[in-house]
Amino acid sequence: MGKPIQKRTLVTRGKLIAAAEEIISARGYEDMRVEEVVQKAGVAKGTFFAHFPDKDALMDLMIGGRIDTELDRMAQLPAPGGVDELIRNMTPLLNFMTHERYVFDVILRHSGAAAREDIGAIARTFGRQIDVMAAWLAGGPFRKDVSPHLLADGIQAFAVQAMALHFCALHNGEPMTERLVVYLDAWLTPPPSAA
Amino acid sequence: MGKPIQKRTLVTRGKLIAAAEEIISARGYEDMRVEEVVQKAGVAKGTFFAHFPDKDALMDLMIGGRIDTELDRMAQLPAPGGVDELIRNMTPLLNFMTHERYVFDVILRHSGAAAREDIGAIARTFGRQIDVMAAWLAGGPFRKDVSPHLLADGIQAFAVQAMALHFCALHNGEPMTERLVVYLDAWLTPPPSAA
Amino acid sequence: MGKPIQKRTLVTRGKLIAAAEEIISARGYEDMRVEEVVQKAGVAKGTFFAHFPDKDALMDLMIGGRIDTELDRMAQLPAPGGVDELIRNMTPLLNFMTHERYVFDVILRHSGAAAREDIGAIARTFGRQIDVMAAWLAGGPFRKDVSPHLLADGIQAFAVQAMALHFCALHNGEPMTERLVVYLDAWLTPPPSAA
Amino acid sequence: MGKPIQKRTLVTRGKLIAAAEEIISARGYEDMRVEEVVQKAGVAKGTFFAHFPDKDALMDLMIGGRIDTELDRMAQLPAPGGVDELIRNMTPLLNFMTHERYVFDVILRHSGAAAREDIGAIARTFGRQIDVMAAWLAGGPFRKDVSPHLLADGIQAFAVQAMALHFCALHNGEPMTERLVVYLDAWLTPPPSAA
DNA sequence: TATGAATGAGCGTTCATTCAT
DNA sequence: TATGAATGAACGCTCATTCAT
Repeated sequence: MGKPIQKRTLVTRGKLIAAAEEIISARGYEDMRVEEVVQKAGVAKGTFFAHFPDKDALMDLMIGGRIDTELDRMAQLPAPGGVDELIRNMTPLLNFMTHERYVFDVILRHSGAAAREDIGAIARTFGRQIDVMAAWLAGGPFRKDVSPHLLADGIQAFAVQAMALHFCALHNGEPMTERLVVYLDAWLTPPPSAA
Repeated sequence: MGKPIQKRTLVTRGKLIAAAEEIISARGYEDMRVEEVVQKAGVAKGTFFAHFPDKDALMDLMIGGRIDTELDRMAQLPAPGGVDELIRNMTPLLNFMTHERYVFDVILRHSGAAAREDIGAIARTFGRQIDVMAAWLAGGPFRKDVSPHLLADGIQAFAVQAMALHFCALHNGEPMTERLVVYLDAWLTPPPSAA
Repeated sequence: MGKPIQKRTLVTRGKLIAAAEEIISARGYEDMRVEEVVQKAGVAKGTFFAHFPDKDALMDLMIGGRIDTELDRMAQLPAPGGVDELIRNMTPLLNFMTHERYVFDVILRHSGAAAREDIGAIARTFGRQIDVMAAWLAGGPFRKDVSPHLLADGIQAFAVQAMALHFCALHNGEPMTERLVVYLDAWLTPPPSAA
Repeated sequence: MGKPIQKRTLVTRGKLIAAAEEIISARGYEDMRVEEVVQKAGVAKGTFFAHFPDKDALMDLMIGGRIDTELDRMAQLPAPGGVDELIRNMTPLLNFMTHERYVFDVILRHSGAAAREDIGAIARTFGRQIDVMAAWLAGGPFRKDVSPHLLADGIQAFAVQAMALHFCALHNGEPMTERLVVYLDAWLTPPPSAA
């Protein structure tokens, strides 16, 4: 019923996204301006808002896209043999998420997405993240008394916590991943057979 | 050294805070405008910024104050005898933190800080939260292979996760506390093999 | 010469007009949007402009049509026996013209035109209005020292004035027709000395 | 109670108006852009909207001011000795009102001002116009069977009619004032003593 | 004729923050 | 301390009209 999307539509959308990408890689996410995007894309401002409800929607798409790329890469990796390797595998993703305070804020804001079925791109990546992790955990030397899915949920929770601390003045000293090691050792390590 | 705080200062500050409280209880945190606060307080816009470095500082104070009230209450409670009771004890706090999306966002942005000077009121509550929890955990039927402090860190991480999902349309079904039960059972329960 | 109008053309045109009518009676003239008209008519945006040079043309048609209906009715009436009756005869027309500020504005902008080709529908009604009035005036107890046509011109001028004041807050008290009575008494009544 | 207006406020307002005047005299009313006004005035855009609710409000002021200037001049003139002189006296005003289609439209739209007490500058000039005219008519060789005020009302009505016809393609031939002569002869001339 | 994505110029808005008085 | 006018940089929006298909 929804009429088929025309090729022209996709072309224009592509131009907008390409323009945004260029700007972002040149000056970062925070400094992306709608005005500049449409200029670079060679389309009218009205066209932008015909494709995206607002600037935030494009931002969501751009950041979500980047996260998806990382997840694609992660999904290829063999299951990690321990916490250290697991964190090493996650590191590029964590680095991306924290490389700009603005990006982390956007991610946080979109992670618990706006209600309704228009779940944004970022919110969807959170689901994928869990899936990728759960796959890793299933076969590895990790806790087995709870489901891999639950373990993955926890990894996410601890990762967010570690990233949040990364932006806290009090914790600038210790690197994010080190903090995560402590958390995940406690969370993922199989219980000592004898206390 | 610290110049003596004049009475006038405190009076004005009080008027500003009272005005903010009125507005917040009438229309919520998100819709508080500096303009309206000063109007209701009967002072000029500039006066606001003579008392608070920025709007965020007042916001931080208002939300932080409210959280502190909850923590005061929680600190009085006897150590919970299990996960269920622990969560029951936390519930009013969690409810406050999630009763407005905006409030949760502000809290998240300030999260991840432990006590020290010049840290905002909200950040300080996170430190207190850890302390309150750690005290609870020390004597209870909880995991002992890691420090109570680390356990408390984890509770915080899982609570944030549960609250974030609360705002996500994909997870609107299950109530927040139920999700938290699952998380904390897995996190706090002494490993089965050690039982 | 004039190419034969195809049936399809008329059908589409009819659908557009019907849609416009529906929208207008639901929400008034001012809020009619081309977008909505074509949606309701089930045709594409471009089709609209294949049938009407611009939105104004449709507007002109809709309002002009409505005025024509009133004029048809007025033309049937016997010549009024005095100013009061004359105004009574005009009242439905005046009411339509002033029931929406937007409508009055459109009419004003198109006003001042007498009949001829390629003049819009509203402009043409002004010509008709003059004719109807002039016919009424010819035989009645009205001033005879100037032509009925000129008298009719004046009625129009005074009617516009009365309607404009109707929209002016300064004159909200007195009803439009009362104002018009005063004007037309002075304009149409045979000069006293000539009585 | 309304706090006294500060000098700075008036200065800024003056700068905005001066800038608008410059632009208008350079390129006309229609081409006045808010952006350009604030640039030329050397103030921020936000400042503009702190002084005027919208562009239209400034427009109203500019056009209303210009009309007031004409009315000031007209108020100085001795009462005209007949219709011809009366129209000659009005001509600069009529010329201003019709020198730009855009200006005439604005005037029409504001003449029957937006409801409420914020009667615009233009709407107020309509009142003045009546007063100036009425003063002229009181002593001259004009109809005496109705009040000068009513006569003035009529002049206004006929003037608007004449101006409207001026913009009508069908009436481009005859000059506006000639049309007005006919109208006003019929409206103002004392009734022939013997018909 | 019909389609519908694209156009486009400028208005109005936002509101925390600054700064001269 | 107190005042409140001024700042400012985008964003979002409007929506009739055009034009390539």
